[in-house]
Amino acid sequence: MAPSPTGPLHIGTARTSLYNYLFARHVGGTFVLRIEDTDLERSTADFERDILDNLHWLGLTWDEGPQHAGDEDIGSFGPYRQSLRFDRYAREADRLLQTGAAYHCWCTPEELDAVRREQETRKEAPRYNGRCLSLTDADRARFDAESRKPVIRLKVPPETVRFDDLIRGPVEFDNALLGDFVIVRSSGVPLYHFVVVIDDEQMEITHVIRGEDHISNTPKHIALIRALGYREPVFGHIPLILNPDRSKMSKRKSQTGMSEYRSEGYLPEAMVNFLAFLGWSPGTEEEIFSLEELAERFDIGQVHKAGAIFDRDRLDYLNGVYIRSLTDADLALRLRPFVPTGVDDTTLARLVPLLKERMVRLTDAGELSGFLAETDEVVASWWSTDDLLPKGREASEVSGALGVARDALAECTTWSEEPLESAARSAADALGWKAGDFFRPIRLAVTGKPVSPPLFGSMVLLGRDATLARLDGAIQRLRAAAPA
RNA sequence: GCCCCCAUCGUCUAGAGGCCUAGGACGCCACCCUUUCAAGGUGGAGAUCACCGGUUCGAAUCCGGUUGGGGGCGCCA
Repeated sequence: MAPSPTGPLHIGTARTSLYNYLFARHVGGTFVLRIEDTDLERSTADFERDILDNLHWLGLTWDEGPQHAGDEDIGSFGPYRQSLRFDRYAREADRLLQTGAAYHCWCTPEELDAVRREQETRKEAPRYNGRCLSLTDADRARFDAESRKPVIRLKVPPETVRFDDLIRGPVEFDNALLGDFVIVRSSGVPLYHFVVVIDDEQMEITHVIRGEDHISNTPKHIALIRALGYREPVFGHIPLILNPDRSKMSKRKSQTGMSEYRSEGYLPEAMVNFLAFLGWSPGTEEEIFSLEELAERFDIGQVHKAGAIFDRDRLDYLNGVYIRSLTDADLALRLRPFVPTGVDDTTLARLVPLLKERMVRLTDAGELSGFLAETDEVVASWWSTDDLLPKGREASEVSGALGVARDALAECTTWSEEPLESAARSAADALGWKAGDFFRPIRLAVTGKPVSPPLFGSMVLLGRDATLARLDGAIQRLRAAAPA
C-alpha cells in the first residue's frame, strides 16, 4: 500500500489498504506500506500521522514500512518514504538517459498546452508530440545558455501492452496513444509513475493492488518496467467507492476522512467489516466478520468489478451490531471519550447496560447520558410544560399525578429499579392512568428528554435526591403554568 | 474528444447454463413485544437480472452490438 500524505486517510485509501492487508494475510505474504511523498509541496507530516494512526486504529498491521510518524522503519528494503530515496531515482534516471530510453525536454507549459489544444480540435488523444526528440546540439546549447531546466521524458515504444489483472482479467492498451510522459520534473524531483516502479522493484513487490483509477496508469508503469529491465509485478485494480450519484467518492459529496468517522463513534471492527463488503463477499449469506475471519476467507479473485456506493445506513447498522457484541467493560472503555466528563467511571460502568441496546454510534452515549452530567437547571431547560402533558391531560392533572409519583417513589426504602418500578406502577393504577402516560412526564422531569434510557435505571444512577428534586421542580412549574 | 473499465431490488450483494416463479442483508412499511427510544420477533412492498440480437432443448449466467454510467488522459498521486 502506498498512500500519499497529501491529505488525511481517505475511506478509499483505507479500503485499498484493507484489501492489500487481507490479500497478504490470506496468502501468507508480506504487507508493505510505503509513503509516497514525492510531491514535496503538498505532503505534510500531519497527514502522514493521520494516515498511520488511522490505519493502526483499523487494526491493519504492516510488515514493512514506517510504523508511526517520526519512527524508524521496519523491514529491510527501506527507507519507506520516497522523499528519502531520491538518490536511487536519480541513478535510474541517469541510466535511462544513458541508454537513450529517456531524454531531456525543454518545452514550456505554454507550448505543451498549445499542442494539447490542437490535438483536441483534431480529436486525437492528447499526448506529447516528441518535439525535443529531434533537437540539435545548437538548440540544447541555447536552452542551456538561457539556463532553462529540462524535464526528463520516457521514450515510450509504440506497442500494445497486455497485462493480466487479478480482478479484471486480460487488459489491453495501445501505448502509441500514451506519448512520451515526464518522469522527472525540471526541478529534478521525480514523478509518481517513475518512483513507484523503481520502489516496487527494489522493495521486491510482487503484487500491486490499487484503485481502479490507476488502471490506465498501468501501461505507463509497464513501459517503465521494460525500459528499466525490471520484473513485472501482478496488478489488481479494485473497484472504486462511490458518491450517491455514482461518481468517485469525493470530499465534496461525501464524508471521506477516516478520522471523522472515528470521532463520530464508529468502531474499527464495524468499519473494517463494512469496507470489506464494499466490493467483495464471501459468496455466502454470512455478513459479520472480524478482521481475522476476513483474512481467512478473502479471495482477491472474487472482488467485484463494479464500484459500490458508500451506504451510511448500512455502516450504522453494522456499528450497532458490533456495539451490542462488546462486553460491558469493553464498551465502557470505548465510551469514555464520548461521555461528559461529569460522568465518573463508576457511573459509566452502570450506565453501559442501559445504553448498549440503543446505541448506533458511541456519540449517542453523550446524548443519552447528558441528564447525569448536567445540573437540574440545565436539564429542566430541555423541556417546556407542554412537553409534559400526555394527550388529553390538563396541566393540573399532570402536576397532581407527578405529586403522587414523587411521594410513592420517596417512600421506597431501597433506591433500586424493582421497588421504584413497582411503586410507580401501583401509583399509576391507583390513579387509573396507563403506565405509558404516567411515565412520560416523569421521564421528562428526570432526564429532560422524551427519549431516554430505561426510566428506573436512570433514576437509580441519578440518585434519590436529584430525582426527587427534579420531580418537585416539574410539579412547581406545572402549577405555575396551570390556570388556578 | 481519445483510451480504458463497468452494468442483478433504492443501497450492499448471492448467482460461474437447468437448483431462479432471482436468495440474503440494509433501508422502508405493518404487526408483535414494550415505561420512551432502541434492540428482538413475524410478515410485506421492492429487480420484466440496462436494452437488442445471437448460441443452446434451456441464459441473470456464454458471444456480439447498443445504451447508460464511471475512470483516466498533469512538471498531482
